[in-house]
Amino acid sequence: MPEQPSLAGLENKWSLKWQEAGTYRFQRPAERKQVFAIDTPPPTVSGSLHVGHVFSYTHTDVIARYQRMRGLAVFYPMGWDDNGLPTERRVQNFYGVRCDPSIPYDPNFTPPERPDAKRQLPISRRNFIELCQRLTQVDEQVFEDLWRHLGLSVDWDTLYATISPAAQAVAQRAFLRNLARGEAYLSYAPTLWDVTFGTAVAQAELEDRDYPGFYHRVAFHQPDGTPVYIETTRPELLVSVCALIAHPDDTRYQGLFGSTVKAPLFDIEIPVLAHPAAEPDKGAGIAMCCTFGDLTDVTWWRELQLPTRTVIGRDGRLQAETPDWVGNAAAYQAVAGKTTYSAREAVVALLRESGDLVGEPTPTMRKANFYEKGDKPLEIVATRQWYLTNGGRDLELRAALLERGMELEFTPDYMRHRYLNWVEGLNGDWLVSRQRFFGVPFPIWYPLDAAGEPDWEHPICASEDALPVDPMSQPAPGYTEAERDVPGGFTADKDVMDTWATSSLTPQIACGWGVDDELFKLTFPMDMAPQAHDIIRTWLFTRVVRSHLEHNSLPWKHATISGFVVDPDRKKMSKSKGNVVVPTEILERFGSDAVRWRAAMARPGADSPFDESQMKVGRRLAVKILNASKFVLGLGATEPLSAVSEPIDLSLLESLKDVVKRATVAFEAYDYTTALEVSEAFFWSFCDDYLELVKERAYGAKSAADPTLAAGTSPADPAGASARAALQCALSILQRLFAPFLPFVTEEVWSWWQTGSIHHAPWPNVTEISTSGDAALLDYVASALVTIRGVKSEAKVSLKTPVAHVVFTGSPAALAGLRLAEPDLKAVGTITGPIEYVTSNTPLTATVELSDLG
RNA sequence: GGGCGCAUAGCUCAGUUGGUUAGAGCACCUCCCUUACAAGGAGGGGGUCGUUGGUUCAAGUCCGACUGCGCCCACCA
Repeated sequence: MPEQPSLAGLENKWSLKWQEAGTYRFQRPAERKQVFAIDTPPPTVSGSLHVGHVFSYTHTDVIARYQRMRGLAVFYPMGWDDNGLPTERRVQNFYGVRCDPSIPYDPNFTPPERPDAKRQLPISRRNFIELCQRLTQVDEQVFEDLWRHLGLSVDWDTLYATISPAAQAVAQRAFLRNLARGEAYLSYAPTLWDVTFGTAVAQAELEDRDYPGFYHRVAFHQPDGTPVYIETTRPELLVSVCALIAHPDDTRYQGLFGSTVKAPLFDIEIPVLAHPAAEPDKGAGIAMCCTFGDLTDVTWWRELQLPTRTVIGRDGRLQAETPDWVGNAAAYQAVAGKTTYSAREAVVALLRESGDLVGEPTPTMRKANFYEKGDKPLEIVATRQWYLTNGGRDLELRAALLERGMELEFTPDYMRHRYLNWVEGLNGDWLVSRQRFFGVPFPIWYPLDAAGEPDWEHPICASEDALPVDPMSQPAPGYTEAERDVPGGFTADKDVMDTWATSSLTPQIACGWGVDDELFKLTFPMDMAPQAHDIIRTWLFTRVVRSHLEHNSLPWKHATISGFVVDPDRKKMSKSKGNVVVPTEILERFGSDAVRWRAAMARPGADSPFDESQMKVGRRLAVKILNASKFVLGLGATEPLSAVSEPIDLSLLESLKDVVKRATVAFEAYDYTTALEVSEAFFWSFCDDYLELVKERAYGAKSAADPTLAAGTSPADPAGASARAALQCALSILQRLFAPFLPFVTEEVWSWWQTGSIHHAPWPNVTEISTSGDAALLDYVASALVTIRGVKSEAKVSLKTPVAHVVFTGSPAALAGLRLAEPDLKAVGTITGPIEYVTSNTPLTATVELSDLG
């Protein structure tokens, strides 16, 4: 035990020892029920961690440590989500490169010394992927260091990465099985398309944002020349117009249904049709349906079987050639090849010229769909994509997935609504293919016919035992590399899976699905799925889908949902707002235990404002644990619990039983906050009242005339032994109660007097406390103590000031309690004069007379 | 438009199945160098529990309505 205990350096000291000792290594037990398995969220390593991550990962770790102390083998892996677009984007910016699949691989490639993010150097797909791998390794080391410093008790031997060959094999295997069961399919259909990234995106990745625009009132013309006015914010889509659509009950337009009108400028004849999705009070009440301006257009296009008149390409520009449905080719040349923005300007100019623009465009703020990582509104483009069934189109599957939502336990329970809400609102299957590079390839090739056209209907699948495969570099089964991309040969599916398509399989990846049957049986379905509430619709939902389809079960029993750390104004932290708090600095300043304490004070699911002053409180608790331990352990040799004989000591242990009970009940309900609160409340009164009260008695023989005599060695000191035994019992239990929250300081103080890690010590149990006493006793004494202190404080004198005379008034029970503790009370209250006891039926009061005032 | 959550001290939050005088921490004020702890300790002030109607002997707690804030989803001609 050090002379001057300190928190400094505890993180490094103990994280290193834990690593050396393999303290958190998963030891396979015999049975599933001896395991507690956690599906840790794999952080996106291309992003930076903020204090919100630190909080939510701490929440998980606190539960993990509790379960470990309960004697379970905790399966607590960490993963890195390193595949996907975020990594690509980071690599592009970091190295100043971009992927151009048409460029051949350069084995001697070195990235530019001075990256120019504006003029990115085009490099081959393979060089690009190599850079992704190089950078993620650097990022992952930073993350691991932070997690170790924070004291996460993960088993680093079970680390996985979503781009690793093993994870790729799982993702490909699951996909092939989905395909074989008809749950995965290829479809040519309108898809939400990000023109910046050149990829399709899924419904779950959408975000709506305000987007400034203009309403344009535009005239269409009936055959006799009578105008029909519509309003549109996207006049450039006039070239894609397929119909005008109004509500069937709208009397203004009922006469037009079935007739045709002509679009201005481009000379396109279109029908006027009725559809209930048209809203009479929006715009002119009659809408221009284009392929495709928004998702309502897609509905109309599908349900009214309208022609496909797509002109916006994957690059976000209008196609160069004049479409065959456009009657006026000259007009089209004004927009050909332009971006939607320039095309809009050109069309407006032409409309103004032709007189078909009525009035001036009026500014409006509209909502538009954006890819959550993109900065241009999404277009809708018809493309061929892979889909996975998710209940978006199949009502039976949807009902089954809603049922899974009811089966899953949520903490807090109301978070279930987010899940149900999302599943009920799905409007299509899950689009899993992305036209990107750094991801898991589809294990798929297509035969080429004599004309060199792919046969999309008959994909060639990799065999499961060959996974992972890269169809771009490995030939299709039954073909040679020479037959790649030649008529009669084969071609690779060039897409990669969306990140979520892989991370939806984290339980399978972590638990060794298909590669380690023993592990899988011991860990799957897992126990706990911790995450924040923003990814219920993505990560939580997609894992339920994959597990339901593959295993016909939930992937885990219980989902625990953390809130966000928001800034002091309760705004979500984001880079663009510049209000992100970097965790490393906070951890450095306050220490990991203090930050963890603050994290644990944020209840499950509740957003929590960041406040530095709160960190200090956690630090104070950690210091207090250090000092209280030093005091108790400094009293001398260990006393047996049977030495506790004084009523006041028995009273302490009695109320500690209740604390243990309540903390355990709270933990079982995943309510770590309450577990911490009850333990902490007890600990402070333990230090402030009990410890002060019995201090003199506990010194016992040590404070006697012979200072060489160690405490507890004097046979004539049963009262002192009683105090020391109670203090030691309480200390052991308190250290363990705090261990899940403050792993560093508790390990430190545990090491002063116990063997082995506190993190494998048994969770406190009431049966440990074999004594029994009257819990109320200590309350009476404490309140008497508070009164005496109050009088001294009021008189502005030192607490050492002697008390000449005290009169306690209260119930017989209270007075009896005080009598039992009279020697302790006299010592701590420096009561030198007489004590009187007056029985009454009022609450306990004390009249105190200080000696130097009298 | 649909759903969810929140509203208690200046701030952050507790407040079990309704039951004495509504609690804690931070902040603030006063005091105390006391041999576990001054990066400490002791004491104190501060709230008509968002508004409103109801149920009840009794409402911060239960029910209805309203207001405000936050989040999720949908729509965005």
